[in-house]
Amino acid sequence: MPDERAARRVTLREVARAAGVSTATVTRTLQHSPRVEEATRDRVMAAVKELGYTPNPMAQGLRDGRRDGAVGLVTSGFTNVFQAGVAAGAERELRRAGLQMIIASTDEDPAREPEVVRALIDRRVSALLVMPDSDARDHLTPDHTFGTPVVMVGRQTGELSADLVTTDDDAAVQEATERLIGLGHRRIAALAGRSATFPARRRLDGFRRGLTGSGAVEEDPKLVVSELATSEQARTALRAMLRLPHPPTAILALNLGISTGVLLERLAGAAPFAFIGFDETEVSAGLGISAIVRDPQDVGRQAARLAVSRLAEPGLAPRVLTLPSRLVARGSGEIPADELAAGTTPLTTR
Amino acid sequence: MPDERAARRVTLREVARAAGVSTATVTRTLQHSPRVEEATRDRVMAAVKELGYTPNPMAQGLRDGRRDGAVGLVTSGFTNVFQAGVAAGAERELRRAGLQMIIASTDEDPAREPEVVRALIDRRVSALLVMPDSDARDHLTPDHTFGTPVVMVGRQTGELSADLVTTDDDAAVQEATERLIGLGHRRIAALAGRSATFPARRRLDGFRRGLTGSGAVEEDPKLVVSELATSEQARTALRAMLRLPHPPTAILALNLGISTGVLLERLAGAAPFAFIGFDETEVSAGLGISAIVRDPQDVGRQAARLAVSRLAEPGLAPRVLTLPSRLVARGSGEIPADELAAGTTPLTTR
DNA sequence: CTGTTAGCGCCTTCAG
DNA sequence: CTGAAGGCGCTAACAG
Repeated sequence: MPDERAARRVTLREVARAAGVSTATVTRTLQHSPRVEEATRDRVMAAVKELGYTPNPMAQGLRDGRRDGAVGLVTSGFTNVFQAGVAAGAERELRRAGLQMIIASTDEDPAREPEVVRALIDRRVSALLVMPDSDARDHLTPDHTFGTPVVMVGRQTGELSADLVTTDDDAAVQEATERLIGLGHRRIAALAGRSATFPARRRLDGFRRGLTGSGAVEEDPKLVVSELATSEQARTALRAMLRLPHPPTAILALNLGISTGVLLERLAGAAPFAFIGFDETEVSAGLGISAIVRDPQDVGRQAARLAVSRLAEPGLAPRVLTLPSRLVARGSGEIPADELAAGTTPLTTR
Repeated sequence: MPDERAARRVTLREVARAAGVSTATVTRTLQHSPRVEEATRDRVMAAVKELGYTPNPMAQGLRDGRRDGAVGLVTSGFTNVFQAGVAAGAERELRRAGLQMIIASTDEDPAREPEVVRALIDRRVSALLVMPDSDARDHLTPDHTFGTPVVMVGRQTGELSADLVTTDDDAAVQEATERLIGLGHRRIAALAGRSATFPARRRLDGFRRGLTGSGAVEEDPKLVVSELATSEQARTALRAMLRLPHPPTAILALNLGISTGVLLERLAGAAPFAFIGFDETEVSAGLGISAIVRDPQDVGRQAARLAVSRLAEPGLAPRVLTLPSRLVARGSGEIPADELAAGTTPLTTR
């Protein structure tokens, strides 16, 4: 009967002995060094396969100082569909590069980010991908990261010497706003998340630029609500707005949770309005909800790419990569203002 | 100007020198060994803090053979809401135990599982959490895992000496079926996923037990469809069923993707039917869709617990943990058969 | 109570 | 083309 307890694994030395060579030769063979005779190489490879040898990454890492062979990903939680997508894209790309991904969550608590980053840095991860909620960044300065390459996802880096991947949410929101204005809407509401987060501020900026740029509409403070942390809060805010003397005819939801709240309110039979969401799910897409969408997997992939390239070439200057946020028309956002007046709005599309 | 390139980190020896002691004493201090004089300890701790020392996990890992300080999680993809939840729960629990989580995806391709597991094992992870699609398990035998503790999530282990965490899906589906029968339904349809996956088979089993157990209803092959891989396929299958001479009056969707398809078809104005889904989203819950739900975070947490406990005590016998799947009544599943006949079904709840 | 020593598995000079 | 040797950072005997 095989012993099922912690089996010790084959070491380089054992391979060397089995092949009748020195450990140095085994190493050279494994690294495809040209300075190894054909016959020797064959003997070594045979021994490697025979014994099922795999190098011990910890020994390797110890040897050449840095390099844990894993990249850390800091997220605020996988429950977030966007971040889950980023993680998936990053993992795939890292795997292709022979790296593994250590994932660490702040559990939606921005204050926890420093300790989470710290744990990863202390572990000597090869690089760090950070998808942050907050703007804090003291813990990401070089003297805290010990030179570990950092890629920020979705947030300004300020003077940080880190790479950055973002989506151009502001431009997309601006475009969506202009589109609604073009359809005759004059009372357009924006529902946003916590303004402590960078994306919320950025998207609201886009909204305001869309309004002022048009010249035709000026902002009504009653139609802009932020600090919406749950879909339930979004529903409540929306209901209140729709009861205003001059209710909005179009709603812009600036994140997925809020979009969900608006969607539910809409399906529950709220007064009709044009609606553009942000990010989407299979259900919202299937229901014909227009939305500003991004490709989370691609964001993750690109972030991983940046990290990998910096691993290979540490001297690179910080890079910024801006990926598209696109407005996808599915019906709910293309309802002209006058149709609403006429009361012919379908609640859902077929 | 600070050098932003790979800063070498403080080592144990440097701390020892700064504190005027030997490295052994520093180690002892750090491990809270009682055999250290108060004054010495203070000096050491001061030096540690002063220099910002953190142990190098790779050196530690190398020293005591096994132990990478990280647990691997094999998933088929985070896009899967359930698996994302499991990952979140596991990560939190592992973090509490001072472990990190390396996540590796098979990208929905069961055939890839062996290589993914292999990469993790070769990395010498401390333990492995596996959420598999398929039944394959050759790659999880002790001679492939070298004694690394394995916890399976959601699948039978067969004779494998691994721990297991599952939810009792079959019982819940059986209960749901009986509930529908109790409401007068006699034509109940079940839509299931790929029968190559264990959960799909298990849930169908529950359905059949529910039917036969009642004695009142016998299975109609036309009302059981499996191999549904996308929500779109589910919609198509559902549409076909509703066009049968004797269409079903109740639908059981046996996974989230299928539930989504049924939900969309329902919202698009399909003929009315009682509906119970499996797993849920904020939207489906908000729309009053009854469903069999599980607590993915708890599943992850328990799996992590098992792994951690086995790390502490490797000799334990394999354990099986069955967590509940509960039927949550939200309206869509509580429609009596005769109400349908009367044509009074609301499409959504208010 | 504390210091010395050896070695975990690997890679990289430096010799031959 | 190949071997010998040292050391990455840490900890666990083994002295003292």
